[in-house]
Amino acid sequence: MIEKYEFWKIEEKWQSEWEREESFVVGEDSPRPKYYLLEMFPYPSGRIHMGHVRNYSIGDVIARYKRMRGFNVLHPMGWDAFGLPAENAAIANKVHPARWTVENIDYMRSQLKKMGFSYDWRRELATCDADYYRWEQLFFLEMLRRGLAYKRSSAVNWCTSCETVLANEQVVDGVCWRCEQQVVMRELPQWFFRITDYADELLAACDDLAGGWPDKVLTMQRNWIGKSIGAEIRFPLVDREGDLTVFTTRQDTVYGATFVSLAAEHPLALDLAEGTPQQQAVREFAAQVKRMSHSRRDDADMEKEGVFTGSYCVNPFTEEKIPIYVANFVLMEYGTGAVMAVPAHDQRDFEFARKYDLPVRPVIHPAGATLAAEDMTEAFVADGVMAGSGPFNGLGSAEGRARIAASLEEKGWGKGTVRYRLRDWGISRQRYWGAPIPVVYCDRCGMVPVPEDELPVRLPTNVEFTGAGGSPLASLREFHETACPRCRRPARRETDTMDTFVESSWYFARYACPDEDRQPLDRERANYWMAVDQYVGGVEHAVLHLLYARFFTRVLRDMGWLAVDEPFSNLLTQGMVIKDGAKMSKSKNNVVDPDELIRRYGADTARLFTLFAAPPEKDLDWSDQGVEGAHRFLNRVWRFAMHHGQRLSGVAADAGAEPASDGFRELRRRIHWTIKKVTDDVERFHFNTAIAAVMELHNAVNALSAEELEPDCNAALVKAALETEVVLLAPFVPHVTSELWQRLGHRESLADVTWPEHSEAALVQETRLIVVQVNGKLRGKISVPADAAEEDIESAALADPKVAGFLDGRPVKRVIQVPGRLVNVVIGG
RNA sequence: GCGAGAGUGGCGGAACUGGUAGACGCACUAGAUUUAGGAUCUAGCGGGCAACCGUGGGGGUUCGAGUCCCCCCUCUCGCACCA
Repeated sequence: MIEKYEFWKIEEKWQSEWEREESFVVGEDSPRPKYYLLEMFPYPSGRIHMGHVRNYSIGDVIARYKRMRGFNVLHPMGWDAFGLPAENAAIANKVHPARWTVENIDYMRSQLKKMGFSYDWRRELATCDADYYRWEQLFFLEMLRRGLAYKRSSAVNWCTSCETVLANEQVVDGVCWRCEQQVVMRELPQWFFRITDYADELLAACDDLAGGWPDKVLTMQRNWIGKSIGAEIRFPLVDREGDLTVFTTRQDTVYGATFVSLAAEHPLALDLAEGTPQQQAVREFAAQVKRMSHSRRDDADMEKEGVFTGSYCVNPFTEEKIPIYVANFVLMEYGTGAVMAVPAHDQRDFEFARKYDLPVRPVIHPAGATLAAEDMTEAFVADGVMAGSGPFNGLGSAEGRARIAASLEEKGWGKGTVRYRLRDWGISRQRYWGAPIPVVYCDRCGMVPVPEDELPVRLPTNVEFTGAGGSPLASLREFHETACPRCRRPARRETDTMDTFVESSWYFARYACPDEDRQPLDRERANYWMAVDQYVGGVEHAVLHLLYARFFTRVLRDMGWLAVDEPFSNLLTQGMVIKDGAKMSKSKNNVVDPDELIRRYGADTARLFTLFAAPPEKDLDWSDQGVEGAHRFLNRVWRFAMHHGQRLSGVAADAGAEPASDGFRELRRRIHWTIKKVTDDVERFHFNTAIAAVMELHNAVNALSAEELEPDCNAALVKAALETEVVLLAPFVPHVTSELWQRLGHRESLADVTWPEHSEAALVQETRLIVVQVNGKLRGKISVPADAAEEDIESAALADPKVAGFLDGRPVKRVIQVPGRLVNVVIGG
């Protein structure tokens, strides 16, 4: 009687074994090449969900595989531990965020351990520890010195009920996601990181990441940075001093500019209307536009409206006096907040011009055609040939843009310029549970950085959570009342904390040396491990986290802490976990609890199913029956290995053994084919097909008949098949395979076994199956010696009775052969 | 609207550079075992009685198309007044 597959015992045994032996603790002194595998660290929300199980199972396969391939693998785990949910929990449940967070971490750590992931737990870190964020405060001070951190007033989403700033994504349909109160725009002083200084480098380096990162993510990053090459043109004002500067990418259309549009927030908008009959109308219109939230204004379907300011400016190229409007679709944040309107060649301007009866003047014609304003039903936005443009007539748009930019500089009317959509990163949060920004405000000295030897600025713990809104730090006197580091007079501490994306912008480097207590990073160790060779995580961070991390890595490089430009050489973005057609979520009531899954089937089954059901980058459709199937497979492997393992206990595996029959030759070929297939598939992250290949091997061995399994008949080969199956499955289901490996008589830990290599010679077949087609349709199959000549294969194909029946005596026009695979006989009629 | 990706059995999904479509798993059917259920094992499993037809639809290239080209439809994701 064979022992049952008692996964709960096996999994607990090996988890304690790995912990006791510190199997996955790594150092920097290995002769092996380094490999840094990282999964995005979790927010300690309470318990892990299936998305984590999937993310970390994928990562663990790669980590364990690379280890078996002879790499010195760094595979760390930690906690993205600052953030708003902890504060909400504090308000709702009267638990301190610190306690809530620590308890969650403890529980989630135990869950991850139950999954058997191969982490070096010695390197675990939590970003809410002062030992972590103190170094972030140090970076902040250095950035302040370098002008990379600065404070300015800016318009932000503000919830009047929660009394806090909301990120754009926390504003849903113009109202607060939490209390559904109307969100207003408000000017507030905010801290920023000057990410725009790195815009060009971040954009250019996207090309270097191609191949290692999904195109989709790179496209999103490029779009987000949004580089546009164009020009700034000054339009002198009529009847008063000064001018309006516009930004355009279509300076080739400047002769067609028949008015200028301003954003409602433009400093001159109200000014220009002052004293004109339009004054009242402009005031009302601007106020109305400003009242609208960002999300409302971002709606492209919104009707384009505007109002005349009563003032004019001059198009320097045509010397024509043109009206200035305030328009609701012009954004202050982009360009200069003023645009030259060319109705003939911009769809928005076209609609606006038709609505307010402004002139449409085509100055770019499609090749071989001439546009007439009165015939146009939409703007002609493509490049073409310039006309009505004085000395530039006849030029193509591209050349025209270059010539006009040059002309602008020559005449002093403007200049060619480059703009980015990317804006500086606002990192101020009016919240408690985050890293304090280490500056002090003194009436006499102004803003004073906290001296480095006074770091960390610790987050106080004796805080009340009333839910009344506003940061608790702002009302905690013992925190914000301090002495000015410079003049020692009473001063006020900054009460804003940093965006939690700052912590996740450098944690990957800190894993290299989490115990370093004199400086943020031990350069030697950080340089040894960085960059991350493979990063695995959800695509939802395609822009935010990944862009911030790329920026911060460059900042740390420029400050001398890191030697790399890019933090993540390769990126794998996994799909979502779907059940009943929707993403798993509490609100959809379709969540599967990992604890329950582990309890019923074990971690190996959970891992196997998530890896087998879909390739990593695609969404995974959850199926309870699929889980059963994965579990059944492990049971089959267990019973099979236990049965034959006992029977063949004295036999040494030999995958190179000379086969005793054709059947064994085929088995040997199968073993080597499977090694090759699984290796190739794991290398390209096709875990589902890798697992399928092992299943095929299992089915093949299982199909051997009783007499073929006699101990004296190629037992070494059968044993090799068995062991190959166990070794190839090791990265996917480490517990059950470790147990079987041990029971097959091995003392060496399976995690340290060298990954097998296939033998090309063993793949060679003595006979080959050739597919025979007649006119491209499958008509027969023949078996020929592997070294048969083409003529012999052709005659064998023609002689095949099935094939001959289709030939029906008609003349053969042509015969096409794909060596070793296929013969296609082409006949007429 | 723009950009990217995807449409293959009842389901999840295979098919490297054009060359046996549906690997592997799930579900299902029949049988064996079992007091029964579960588990396990064996066989079958795209459609059609057949010739044949089948990879969203329609054209095309080719000896041969899921794979390449053109047009169209649907879905998913991202961006979206960016001047």
